[in-house]
This record gives sequence, C-alpha cells and structure tokens, in this order.
Amino acid sequence: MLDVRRLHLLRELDRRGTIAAVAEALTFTASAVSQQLGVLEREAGVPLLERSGRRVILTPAGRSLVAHADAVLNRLEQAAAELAGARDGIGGPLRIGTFPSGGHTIVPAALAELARRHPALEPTVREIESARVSDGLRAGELDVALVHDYDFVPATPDTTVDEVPLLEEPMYLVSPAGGEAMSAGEAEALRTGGAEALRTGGAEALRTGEAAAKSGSGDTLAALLGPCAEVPWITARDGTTGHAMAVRACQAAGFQPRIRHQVNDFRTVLALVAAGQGAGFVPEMAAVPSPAGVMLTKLPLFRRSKVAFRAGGGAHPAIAAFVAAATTAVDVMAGSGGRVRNPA
Amino acid sequence: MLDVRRLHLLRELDRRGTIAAVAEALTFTASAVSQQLGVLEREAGVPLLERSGRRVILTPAGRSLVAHADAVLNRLEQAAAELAGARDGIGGPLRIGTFPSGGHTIVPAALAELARRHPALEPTVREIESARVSDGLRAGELDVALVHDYDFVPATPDTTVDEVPLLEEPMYLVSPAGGEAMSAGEAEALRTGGAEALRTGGAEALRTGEAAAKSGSGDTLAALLGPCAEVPWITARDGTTGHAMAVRACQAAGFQPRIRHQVNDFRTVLALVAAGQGAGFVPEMAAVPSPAGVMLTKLPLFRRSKVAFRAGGGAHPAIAAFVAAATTAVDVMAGSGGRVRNPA
DNA sequence: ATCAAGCATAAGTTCAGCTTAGGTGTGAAG
DNA sequence: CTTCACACCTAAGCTGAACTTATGCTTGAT
Repeated sequence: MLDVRRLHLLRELDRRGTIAAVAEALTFTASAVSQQLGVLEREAGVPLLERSGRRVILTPAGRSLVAHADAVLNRLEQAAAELAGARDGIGGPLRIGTFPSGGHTIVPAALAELARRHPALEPTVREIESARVSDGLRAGELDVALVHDYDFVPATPDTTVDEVPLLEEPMYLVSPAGGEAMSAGEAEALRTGGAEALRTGGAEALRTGEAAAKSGSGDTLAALLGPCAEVPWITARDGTTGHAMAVRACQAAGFQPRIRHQVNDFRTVLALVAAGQGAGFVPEMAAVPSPAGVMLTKLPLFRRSKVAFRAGGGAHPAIAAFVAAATTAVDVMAGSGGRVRNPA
Repeated sequence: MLDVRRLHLLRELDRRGTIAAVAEALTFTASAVSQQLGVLEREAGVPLLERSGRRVILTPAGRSLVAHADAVLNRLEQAAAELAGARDGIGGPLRIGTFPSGGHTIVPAALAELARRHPALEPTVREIESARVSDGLRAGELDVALVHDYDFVPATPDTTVDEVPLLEEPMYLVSPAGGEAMSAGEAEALRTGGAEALRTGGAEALRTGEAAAKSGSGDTLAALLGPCAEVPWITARDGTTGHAMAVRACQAAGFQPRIRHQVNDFRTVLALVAAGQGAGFVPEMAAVPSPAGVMLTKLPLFRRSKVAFRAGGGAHPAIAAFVAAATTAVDVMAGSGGRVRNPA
C-alpha cells in the first residue's frame, strides 16, 4: 500500500517546488525528505521526479500521483473534522490568518462573536498575505484564514483549500479632493445607490478584463480612472494581489500607472492621497466612514473576501464556528453601516 | 494526520468482527492490532470500539470513520493501479479466484486468451466461495475473482469491491426423464427461444420474489417447479448462495423443498438426477451439451457472473487484462454455442 | 573563479510498532 | 458450579524504519 505520508511529501514538493522548502515547511531535514521520496519512487516503480538544474520537478506520473494524494488527504481531513465534531464541546486553539485590512475590520467582530458563543475556543490571529495562506494551511501553521481576491486577479484554483464566500465589496478610486471634489454626503449617496450593481450579479461579469466596459451606471473603468492617468499612484506592495489589481485595472483603463508609493494599509493610502501624493484604490470597507480631504469614486470593480481552510475541513466544529462568526460579523456590519454585503 | 494503516485495521475489524480475525488476515498478532486500534482511538479522541461480550464492536463514530477509510483506501488502490499502468508491460503474478463451476468453464478459456495476449503474466487460480471473495481480495490473497449471484439472493453491497458484469444465464430445472420427459431436441428449442427474455431485461424484474410471477412465456416459477414439489432435491451445499437460491425459489413456487443431497458441482447434480435421486438446479452453462437421462426446463430465474476486484483497482493493467480476457472468453462461448450471453 | 543553493548518499541514532508473556473477563460445556 | 477456551488488554523487551548529522556533487549566480 502506498504510504500516505510519502504522498504528502510529494504533494508538498509539487506545491513548493524544492525539497528544501518541503523540509522546512514540515520541519524535517532535506535529507529526510529526499530519502522518503526516494523510497516512494522505488515503490512506485516509475520515475516520479527528475532533476532540473539544481532542483527537482515532477514527472507526469508524479503529478498524476499528486492528484490522488490530494483526494486522499482531503478525505482524511474530512474524517478528522468529523471526529472533532463528535468530541463534545468546541474548544482548544484555533489559528486564524487574515489579510491586513481584515485584521481591523472583520476579525475583531468575528472574535467577539466567537468568544461569546464558544468561550473555550482559544483563537490566535496572525496577519498573512493571501498568497501564502495555502502554504500556511497545508503546513498546519494555520487552521483557517480570511483571504480575498480582486477582479483582474483571478484566484488560482487550489484543490488543497476550500473556501466559503463572505463578502463582496466594490473598490473605490481615491483621488485628491481638488477641482471636481466630492463631498462626503455625495460619496455616501453614490455608495448607497451602487449597492444595486452588487445584487444584480454585475460583479460576476466584471471579473474578466473586457467585461469592465459595461459598468452599471454607464461609467466605464476607463472613464472613471482616465482623469488620474497622469497622476502618481499609491498601490499595495509589489507581489501582492492588491498591487496586481491596481496595475491591471489601470491597464484596462488604457494607461500604465506611474507607481510612486507602495503601502498595504488602506488608511495609509487615504492619508497619502489626502497629502496630495497621488491616487489609489481602497475597498468600500476602508472608504467608510468617509475620510476627509479625498474624493471617492465607486468603481465597477470588486473585491471578494472569503474564509479559507484545508480542503475537507469544513465540517470541523471550530472551523464551522469561525465561518459562522465571520458571517455574522459581516452581516452586522452590513446591517448597521449599510455599506457592505454578504453575497450569500 | 490520521494514520491510514490504523484506519485499515479499523475497516478490517468492521468487516471481520474480531481483532483476532483481523490479526490473522493481516498476519499480525492480535496484540499488535489491539495496540494500534488503541492508538487510533486515543488520537481520534472519541470512543471507536466498545466491548460486547468477549468481542468488540464499532461505535457509530467508528463506523462513520470506516466509511472514510473505505474512500481513502479505494483511492490509494486507484493510485497504485495507475502506477502499475505507467510501468511498461503487463507481467508478474496475478492471483485469480473463481467459484467452482467457473473453474472449468470461463477460467480455462480466459487463461488461454490471457496467455496469448500477455505472456509475461503469471496467473494463479484458486477456487473460492463467492462469499469469501471480498475478504480474500482485501487481505491481498487474491487480486481478482469470478463471482456470481442469483435471483432471490441479493448480493450485499460492498464498498470495498468493484465488479464488472460478465454473463447472465438462465437457470434450468433438472428433473428425472420420466413420464412427460423432454428430448434433447426439445430442450434445445426451449433454450433458443428463451434467450429473448434475457435481452428484454426481464431478468432485472425477476430479482425480487414476487416478480417471479410474471414469466415471459406465461409459465410461472410455481407452474414450472410445482410438479417437483414432492420430489427430493439436490442443492448446493448449505451456506452457499446456490443453496439459498434453491430454497427460496422453491418457497416462491409455494413449497418447502425436501433436500436430500448437497453438492456444489453441477455435473454431480446432473448425474444424481439421472440416477433418479431427485431434482435440482443448474445454470445454462452446465446444461449444455445436453446431458442424457434428465429433463431440462428453462426457468425465469437467472445467475449473473461477474469479475470482482478491490475497489479502485479497475485501472490496474493486469486486472483490466483479465476482465478483457474473461469477457472475450464469454463472448466466444456465447458465439459458438449460442447458449450464454454477455449482458454488456 | 568563487560561492551558495539544492539534492543525494553514508553512517549513526532514536523511537514507533512489533512480538512475547501474562493477566482479565466472558460464554459455553461438562 | 466448575472448567476451559476464546477474545481482548497491558507490560516489557526488541527491531528496523525513519530521522539527523556529516559529507560530497552539481548547478547557477556573482
């Protein structure tokens, strides 16, 4: 019988690219991983890896074996979740990952709700970029995470992670409050009306580039972003999905953004724009309460927040409890402020 | 992560009933099995077994964990089969199990075909009752097996075994050639006409007891078996599906058979009937060439032969080769004799 | 050329998982 | 009721699979 631990190593190798990375993630030495993969290969009777430069890559047989490994490990996760559900009481540590802006919006509310309903749970929050969440979950460093993706930055399908949608919110262009400045009241009116686009499923059609042309209010992305084509831009840090979203949105609007500042914190983006340093993007959640000194323009461009966890783990009581708490938190925020909305 | 080897033990315990039987099947000591199951239970955090008299039975949590174990082990079998397919060439040992009458009908033809197409394969044949095939396959004593079931004896669904249908043949009543005796020619004519019932899917409707009333030719089971109600019967040995089929068929015809002889070999059944010892049942395959001294009556009652193998193993090249060879063998027999038929 | 990254192999070490041995509770048979 | 065999569990010791450490090779960047 194929050894599942070895299949696990093979899967991690497929995901992380090098034996050294696998070893580090699973706190082994590279030697141990190399040996075990060697045994797996011998047992399989088929070459699973081949050297490529100074690393190894999977052969087609190896990749197909990884697909089986995914299925097996997912099912084991499911079994473990079910067992956890059979144990009475929800408690123990729960390691939560979150993208930075989630840390001061959804997470605190969700934690409060979680503590109210399951006092025995010991949640631990760690900030983490969405791109690294999958690795963190698989390595067992995280149990659950808040992640997001943007239009123009398609989330790569990942069979090792399951996701529950939490929130879909429009992005805003933040530009210096200058000539055609918009008052806070005007911005609020725009926001309220814009909720309609969300409900009619317009966001779904906007995920691809060309679809951005048909904006609900008749304003195309090009028309909305165009005035800022020559302005310096403030985007999220290089390598993040927020950065990629900003660049591609501007490209879709027909220009290449001149990026001057790179900061991930949306409050800093707002402050920089207010200081006349350029234009940027913020999600609706960061746009309310309406900050002073900047102009906000709702864009036909959405950010989707989700709860992610190891594939098969959805039935785990602590995971389910967190999903419920996060959903409640989002619903409460949506109900009180009228500014965000649960897509479910 | 749950240890798959331990899940395997749990599954075997569910199937075999005692730790001692599991140990024997997997060539461990009972102590080892007990210890490993103890570890599994501790890791699960939920009682999985409880003592019941001097044996142990699974708790609901244990049984639900077995379902996951089945899924995981099936998938691993699939992975192994795929790897075997990636290794070039079909060869090595192939342990084949067969029900007794298959041993001198389908198996020899299938082996010849197999040897022609895959000379490197080393098949080993072992006779085994269909009821024990599942255990044999799971224990790794068998790779593939010919099995059968009868109308009136529903096959218990088994998630650990996959099956490919091979042959569906009518059963015949064998009665002493006496008063209303039927010549060999007459019997042949009956057989030829009866093939129609097979094609029209009548057999499917006949699997349950009450369905036996609507026979294709207008002859009900009761009408066909009735004349032999008072005759002694020759059935398969107690505890076999053949025995159960005989008893239930007679019960469905409205009488309790008086069983005098119990033999599994259909040629012996024919010989005993010819010797005036009573009546019996034989499948079509044993009814041709038409034996002398007995009367044959085709019944609206079918036997289905299948190839069985470990769930997920269908893609294994040697298994697939055997299935193909057995199918070919059956087709050839059906074509030449016109007496059996592949349901596919 | 030099150096670090990455993988593989050799050798030593450790602990999980096995066997053996012995004890307990259960159910059947005398 | 006693006896005995069966099934399971626990304790103790042993063995080998799987890990670490140490070392060398190849590759690609500086």
